[in-house]
Amino acid sequence: MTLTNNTFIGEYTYSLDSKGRVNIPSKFRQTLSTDNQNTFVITRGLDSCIWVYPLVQWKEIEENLRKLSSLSSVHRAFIRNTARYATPSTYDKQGRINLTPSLINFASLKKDVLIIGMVNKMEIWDPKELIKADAKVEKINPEEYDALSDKITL
Amino acid sequence: MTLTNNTFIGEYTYSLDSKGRVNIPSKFRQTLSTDNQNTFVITRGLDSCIWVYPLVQWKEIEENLRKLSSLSSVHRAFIRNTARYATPSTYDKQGRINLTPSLINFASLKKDVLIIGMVNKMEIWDPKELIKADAKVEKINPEEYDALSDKITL
DNA sequence: TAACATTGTGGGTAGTTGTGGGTAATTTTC
DNA sequence: GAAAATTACCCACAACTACCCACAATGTTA
Repeated sequence: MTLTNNTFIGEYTYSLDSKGRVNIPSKFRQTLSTDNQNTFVITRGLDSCIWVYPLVQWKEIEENLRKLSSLSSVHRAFIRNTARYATPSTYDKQGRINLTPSLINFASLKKDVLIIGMVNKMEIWDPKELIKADAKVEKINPEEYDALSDKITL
Repeated sequence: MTLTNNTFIGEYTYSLDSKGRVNIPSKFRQTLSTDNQNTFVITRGLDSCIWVYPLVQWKEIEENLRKLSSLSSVHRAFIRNTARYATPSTYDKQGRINLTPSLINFASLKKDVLIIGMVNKMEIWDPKELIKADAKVEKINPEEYDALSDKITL
């Protein structure tokens, strides 16, 4: 069953092997449009996880980055951190992509990893790091969530 | 007799089999419009039950999530917690969908399950959990119900 | 009331998916 | 320029899943 193309939801557990490879969930691969050429762009997330964009989605982000003014120091820092660690990675016949040692280290990945669909991208987490991040979220002011309820109906 | 499309009311008892499959009530399947492609999206409910959305209904939620910016940590957390537990599930020739072990566990489902129509979605409950939830509702302040009367006419 | 259709439940099988490792090609290092 | 290290590509296999068929129970029609 194919939902909208290039759309990812759900949570999966996979293992990172000794060569730095992780499987991309079969459901995620199936939703990819062909113009992605079986390729993702991996980079640092804003939380301690790896962000994985389908190639075409990444290209849109590049376009947006291009529009940001380099006069603002916040913009410069943002562009730098987004672009700097980004690496394209094509999945092999078995559906696995290669992660770079730098990104594996950044996300504190061990053997077991969690892959989470984030609609337009996916996140790769170490399970323990995600629990930590979840704990922080619980401390968020409920009013901030209430503000969201104007934008979204579940 | 079909009322409005993609609308679910009523309560049904079904059994969850050893492979994690549950039947979707035939009446619910009949009300589905064809653009759902025989597919639902199942996810965690806000109570301890599973929410089952028809595909088109879920897509609306997804579109809203897509508009949220990943620069905001509140938005990220919200997207993550909404998308993370969601899984598309197409029903088979016999009208059954697959539930994931994670969701079965979340809703404490045993063999017998209750499926309840919730107008735009359905809920899957363990009968005992529903009794517990009902008990809590009785303790709700009548004023909270009064507040609702502004929004809905019975 | 008998024949038929629909619905809910169980299980078998063929194909798919996740994971490990091997080998050849390519790049790096000295 | 040769050896070492790294990377890309291929094969193998176990576990799982989707798909199919069977059948009993219930409801419907003639």
